[in-house]
Amino acid sequence: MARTIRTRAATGAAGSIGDSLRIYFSRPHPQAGMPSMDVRDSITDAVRSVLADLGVDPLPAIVQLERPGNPDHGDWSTNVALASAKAAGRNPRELGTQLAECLLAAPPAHVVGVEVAGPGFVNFRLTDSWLHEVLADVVAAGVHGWARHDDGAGTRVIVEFVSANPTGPLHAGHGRGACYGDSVARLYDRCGYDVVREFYINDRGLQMQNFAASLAARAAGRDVPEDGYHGQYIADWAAEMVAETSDGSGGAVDPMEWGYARALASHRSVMESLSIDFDSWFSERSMIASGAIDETLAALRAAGAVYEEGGAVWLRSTDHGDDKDRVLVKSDGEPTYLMPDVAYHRDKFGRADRLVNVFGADHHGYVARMHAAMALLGHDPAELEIAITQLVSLQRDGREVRLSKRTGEMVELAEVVDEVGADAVRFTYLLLSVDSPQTFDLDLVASQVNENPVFYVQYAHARIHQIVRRADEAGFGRGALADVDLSLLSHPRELEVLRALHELPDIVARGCREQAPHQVTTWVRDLASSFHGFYHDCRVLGEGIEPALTVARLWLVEGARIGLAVALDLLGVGAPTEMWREDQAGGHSEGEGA
RNA sequence: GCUCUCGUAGCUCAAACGGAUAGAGCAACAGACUUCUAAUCUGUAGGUUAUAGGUUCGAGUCCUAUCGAGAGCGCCA
Repeated sequence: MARTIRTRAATGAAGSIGDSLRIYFSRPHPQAGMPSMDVRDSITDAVRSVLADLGVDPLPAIVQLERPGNPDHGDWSTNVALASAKAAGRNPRELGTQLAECLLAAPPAHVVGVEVAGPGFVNFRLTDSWLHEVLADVVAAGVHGWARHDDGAGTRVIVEFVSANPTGPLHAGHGRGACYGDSVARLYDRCGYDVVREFYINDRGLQMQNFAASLAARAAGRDVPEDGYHGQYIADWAAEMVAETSDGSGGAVDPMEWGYARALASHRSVMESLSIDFDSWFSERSMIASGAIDETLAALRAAGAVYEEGGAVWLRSTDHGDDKDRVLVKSDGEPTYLMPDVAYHRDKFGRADRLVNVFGADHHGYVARMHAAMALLGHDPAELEIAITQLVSLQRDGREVRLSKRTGEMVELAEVVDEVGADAVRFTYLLLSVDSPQTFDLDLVASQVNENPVFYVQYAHARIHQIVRRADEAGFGRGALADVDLSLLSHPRELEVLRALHELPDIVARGCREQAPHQVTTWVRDLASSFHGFYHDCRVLGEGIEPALTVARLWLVEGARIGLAVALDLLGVGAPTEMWREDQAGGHSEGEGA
């Protein structure tokens, strides 16, 4: 029995996050100032310096600091004694002991204990003040600045994804690549890269002719040709086409051009419904007009990268790791699908320093030849990164639904979005690593909308806004951060939220490096969990709560809000300010922003 | 047959460079609403990380083999 859900929020759109907040409280004005040094840097610096004093040579290139899972092992831990013992010719446990003694003699900021444990781990115990400093950094950076990096400054990257043929609507399988690609682009953006989201349109070739023939046949009341497209949408679109032509203009319509425009409009519409905004729609045809294809072939010839055999032109892709050489131009003079694709990637390299392609698993065989082609054109194949998303299988009524435009049966992405909502669709697609195949059970997702983890996370955000609204009504302001005693935040629940916030910059950097937005999903679920725990155990407002504590907790809440907003934005999921179930009395509708 | 991606709790999945006792959610069981929203929280139970070797202080992670799953192997796109 599905309960419907009503969510009041500005949904999805990048940049919308936070806009609605101004309704409830004045913007924070934390003291301007440099963010404090990350506690890990001060510790690793101290470790390096002590190691040098102890005569360890060579010094390890990196001093790895990690948060132990076991609280008995302290707040931070390093394996540097284990890692460098061999090279230094030392016993790891003894080296660790010396390291710990020296560090304790002159401890880095916040450090109150250093112990050696196990085979030679060095564990650091810190005062909670390091976490209070994290909170100050978070609120000073705000939604815009927290977990933002500049590693990519000056590097242009083109993320190409979806790129489905304009021969029919996008199906549910495309949704995964779409949400993934967009989120990867958001990660690049947050890491300082100059990002372009691009959709490559295969708008010429055999499949377009088959598509046109299918539309024409249906429009004329004939059966679709054997090698045509058989989906129901062909009949629907053909009817639309007929309706338009009989509408007075009387002019004959070219089914290919009409269908092309129809399909593209369909693509744009569903992408928009998911808040995916392509910067560029790149047409294959445009490369014929521009001569880019001929130029590319000439460049390959000049590089000695092609040869002729049997009347066809072959690419020497085996020179760079491919299984076999590939035909670029068939013996009848027609280019294969590969030819324009190579030209397209050559074009992209003219516009960017780094290319990211998102392919479905059914195209993984394509990777080797594309890399080979780029190498033959003189590019570094490593600058073309190809992310493979494993396939999505759809289930409805307990059986698998084939996702093929050629067969009649398919589930359109637009249907899925209508059924479960854009936020749930995006979150669901981004829930797991794209290395795992995903089963999207439509009945399950539709019936369990309430259990979808997206609402768990969004609810945390909504709760925050209700707290702030109540605080506002009660006349509580956060005041200036400098006047607040953050050391009052000492409850385990409070510290847990702060620890989670500290992780976000790492998660963003790693998620970008590994093109793994699901790490953001995992993190934000964890933050939401910490926040719900805090909410349950630590009241912000009420009798018996010292005003100073209320204010400190309001700042903690603000920090959590920033973390949730940043992560949800990276996922392209809306951050609602309130959520009410159908069966609840409903909230306060006054004061709602536009 | 060859290539690629995978195999973790009953189910769906996490697990940064190789790190200490492999974590969540769902499902099951037992609890918590006079409270800033219970769409929440707490507890219990659940594991030979497919199998067998190897590398080393240390392996879910790296190497080899086997078994199993998916995908790809066209002068189609």
